[in-house]
Formats: sequence, structure tokens, C-alpha cells
Amino acid sequence: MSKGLTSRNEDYSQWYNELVGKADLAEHSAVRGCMVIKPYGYSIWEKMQAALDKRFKETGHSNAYFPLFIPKSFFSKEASHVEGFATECAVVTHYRLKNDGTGNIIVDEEAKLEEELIVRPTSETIIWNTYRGWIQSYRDLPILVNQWANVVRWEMRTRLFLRTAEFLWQEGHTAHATSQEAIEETERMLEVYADFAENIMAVPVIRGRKTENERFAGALDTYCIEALMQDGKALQAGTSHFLGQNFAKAFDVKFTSKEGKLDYVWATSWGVSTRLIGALIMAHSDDAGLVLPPRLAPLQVVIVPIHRSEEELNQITAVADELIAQLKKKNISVKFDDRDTQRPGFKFAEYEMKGVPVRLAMGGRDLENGTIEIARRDTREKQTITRENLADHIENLLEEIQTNIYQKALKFRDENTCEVNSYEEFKQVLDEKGGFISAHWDGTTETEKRIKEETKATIRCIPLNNKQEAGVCIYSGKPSTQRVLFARAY
RNA sequence: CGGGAUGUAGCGUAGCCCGGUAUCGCGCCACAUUUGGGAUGUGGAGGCCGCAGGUUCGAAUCCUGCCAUCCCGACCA
Repeated sequence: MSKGLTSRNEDYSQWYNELVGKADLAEHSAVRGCMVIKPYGYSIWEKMQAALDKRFKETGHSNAYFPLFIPKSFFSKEASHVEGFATECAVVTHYRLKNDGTGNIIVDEEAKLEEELIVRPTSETIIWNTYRGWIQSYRDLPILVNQWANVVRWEMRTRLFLRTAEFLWQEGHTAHATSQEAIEETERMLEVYADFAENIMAVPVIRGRKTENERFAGALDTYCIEALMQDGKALQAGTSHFLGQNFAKAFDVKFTSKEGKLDYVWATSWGVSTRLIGALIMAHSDDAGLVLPPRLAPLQVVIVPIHRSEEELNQITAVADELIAQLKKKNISVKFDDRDTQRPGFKFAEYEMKGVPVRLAMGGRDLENGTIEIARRDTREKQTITRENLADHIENLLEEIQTNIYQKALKFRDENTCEVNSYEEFKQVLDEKGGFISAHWDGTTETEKRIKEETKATIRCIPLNNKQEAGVCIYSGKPSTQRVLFARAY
């Protein structure tokens, strides 16, 4: 476990702040808990966006954009929804400032809004208010829309990347003619997320459903993917909600079916956020810095020249240029770092911190021998090889690294997932080891809450395709039909 | 919003108890020597000591208030 990546903000090390981002934007409470995403970190987000967006399009979705401000009255139309978000809303009450005559800029009380605006914490309400005008007939369905946006949730406590007051995300909002179709959509998008997490981020996830207690405000069912971080805590990495007809009823969105019957529309919503950057970091990094899976690394290959003279550098550059051209043909991003302001050793350490998957180093020795030094970030191994078929070799190595990072995380999760059969054992594992704990639960919210109060562990999910198995609840001793997954979580 | 801690250069810090305008390291700038794992030497720049009051001849230091940050809790993608 990296010293830079524990659960405590104070342990996020210097390199982490330098490279990825920092919540240091102002000495003012109004922006407390917001974050700055620096260029390198943002380019990781852009890669995530591109990969996700591609999958959204492949599954028939289109992007759209809805307003940042939501009238308070919209917001309060769905009872459980407003209840769930009421305590974390930023509210706009005025629209103008003025000079008070002494040079101070103050809020102009005359510019008070008749109705307050909520800065969106999520967009269900304003989108469903809009959908009312888009939907009349079954021919208008389904509506498969996604929005890339920022949202604000005024949490009492923030945590860099995992829970910031403002965050970037995507939120999909779909409308369907039947319950079944909406449930299928909910499950489809969960699988899109799971596939993205595992194949692009190299983070293994558990697909599951939330308990009633942990469900999204306004949803009938919440599906989620849960990942395990290196410190043994779980992280909810994405959610997909089956909203039933709740929002359609709240916003009066009806359609005429093929049979000529008027009915409310069925809905889903699903989202992932910049929290994924935190997940990526905490799942893979080590003491030398970030470890990025090649498919998300802003820079996949770096070449560091080691030279004593200008002439030597020119010779190295010539070899490098040829290699760069070959790599670019393969769509592999590469940088030739010939800065003369830093020494090779410094560069090696720097690119390790940044998590660049493959590093090449070439000096006079290699020029003579026709070789090059190749180092991989995931295992930190390096070897000197000939330059024959180098581009192909690198292409294969990047794939191998992608796989290896995933396998390593998967092995870690397997080693930190265990079944327990008593509450004593449960508490012991939780305190000594952490990780996912599979245990029988009687299915009541009361038991769930008691366990949370006593141990801080929550039910992360009821895994999909869960094995049905008779047992007794570790807490109440009542009969249970299946195990659920517990963990302490972020 | 409760409980605890902390604010000194870009970053990390010493000094505070026992008042005399600030220590060290990293980083930064210049020059030289270096360059296959975070170079070395010499010289240099950089600070309203979180903010506002108070006590005092004199405050980083003592007192009061405020602000901010971090940790724990409630809340949560």
C-alpha cells in the first residue's frame, strides 16, 4: 500500500498533489471542498470520458445538455428525491451585486429571486420536466440521453477526488414505454460501467444491487459496481438506477401506448464521476507514484536520451525519431524527453511518479550495441534489448501491462474477500484485515443500521447472480437465503 | 454542525512554555564541474510569522475575537 494513498487526506503525498490535483484554490469557505484538476489529471479524465462516451454511443445513447439551475419547485416534486438531497444543496437567492456606497460590493437585496434556484446536485428533475414536452406517444420512446456536466453537492465533509463539493460526471437519463425495458436499460448500463472499470481502468468490480437503505433517493432499485481499494476500503464506483414511474408521475409525463392506453413513462438514470480518478489512483499506485493502465495513460511511452555530447544526442534522436514514427502509426502516445534541464535519473523518477507505463532509455552504449533499455512501470523491471521489432514489442508490452495491472488488483481483491459466519468473526476480520466480507443478513434495514452503527461497515451490495444459500443472519440469527457483501467504505 | 489539532518563503519545518522582527531542508535563480537511477560546489533571491484587536518600550512568541485547513463523527457519487 502506498504511503501516499491511505484514507487520510494528510497522507496524500506531495507528488499526488503536484501531478493530479489539489483542493487549494482559495482561502474562502465558499469554495471549500472544491478541487482543481491539473492538466495531467484532467487528461486522464478526458481518456475516461472518451472510452465511456464511445460505449454510450454504441448502446444507442446521445449527448445533450440541461440547465445548471433548477427551480426549487421542480426539485421538490418527487418527495423521496428532495428528501435525499435537501441537506446538500447550494441555493441561489439573488442575481445581482451592488456597491454599498463605501466601495464594498454587497448583495443587492432588491435583486432577490422570487423563487430560489438550486444548483443541480443531479438533473432528474429538470430533465423530467423537459421530457414532459418531448413525449406524447410510444413512438417518442425510448429517449436515451446522456449529459456530461458538473454538479454540486454541499457535503458536510469532503475528501479529495472521492467526495468534492463540485464534481464532474456524466448522468444518463432514459425514458421507456415498459418497466421491463427500463430494467434492461438499467442493467445494460451497469454492465457498461463494469466493463469500463475492468477493461479500461483495470479495476475489478463487484456488480450488485443496493439494499433499500442505500438506494438512490427516488429510485425503486439501485444497481452499483463496487471496487476494493488497497487500504481495504470499498468504493462505490458507479450506479445505475431503475426509477420506475416516480419521476414521470411527479412531472406528469404520460404517453399513449400502441393499444391507445395512457400510461406514465418508465425511467432510469446512471452516472459515474471524477471519483473514478480517485479509484484509479487508490487501486493501483505504489510508493513510487501512480501506476496507470496503458489504456488511460495520457502518455504511454517515454524515451529518455542519455548523452555526453551534442553529437551523441543527435544520433540518439535519429533512432528515436524512427521509433516514434512507428509507435504513432500504432496510435501509441510517446514523448521524447530531451530536456537538458534535468538529468536522466531525475526523469526516470519523474515518469514513474506520473505512472507512464513504458520507459525507454538510450545512451552511447546502446548506440554501439544496437540496443535500448526498456522499463515497465507496473513491475518496475528493466532490461536491455535489441531494437529489432521494437514497436511491436512495445505494443505487446502495453497490452501485457494492462492485463497484469488488472490481475494484480483482482488477486488483491480475492485475497481480501472472505466469508464469515458469526458476528464475532465479522468484527475481527473487519478490524484486522478489512476488505469485502460476505455474510448472511436477515434482510432488514434495522439489522443493517445496527451493524453500521456498531462497526461502520455497510452493505456494499447484494451481488448479481448471487448464490442462494440457506443460513442465519450473523447479527440477528434469523434465517437468511443469501450472503451479502459488507465493507467499510469511502 | 459537534469533538480534537494546526496555521511561520512555492513545499516541509525550528523558534512559542521563558517576548528583543526568524532556523533548517527541499525547491527556485546564476556560474562551474557533471549527466546509464532523483548530481556537487560556490554565490544569490524569496517572509506584513493566517487576519483583526489588546497588553508591552518592544509580539511569531502572551491575551481576546475572527478566518482557514486537517483529523474524528453525522452526511455522501
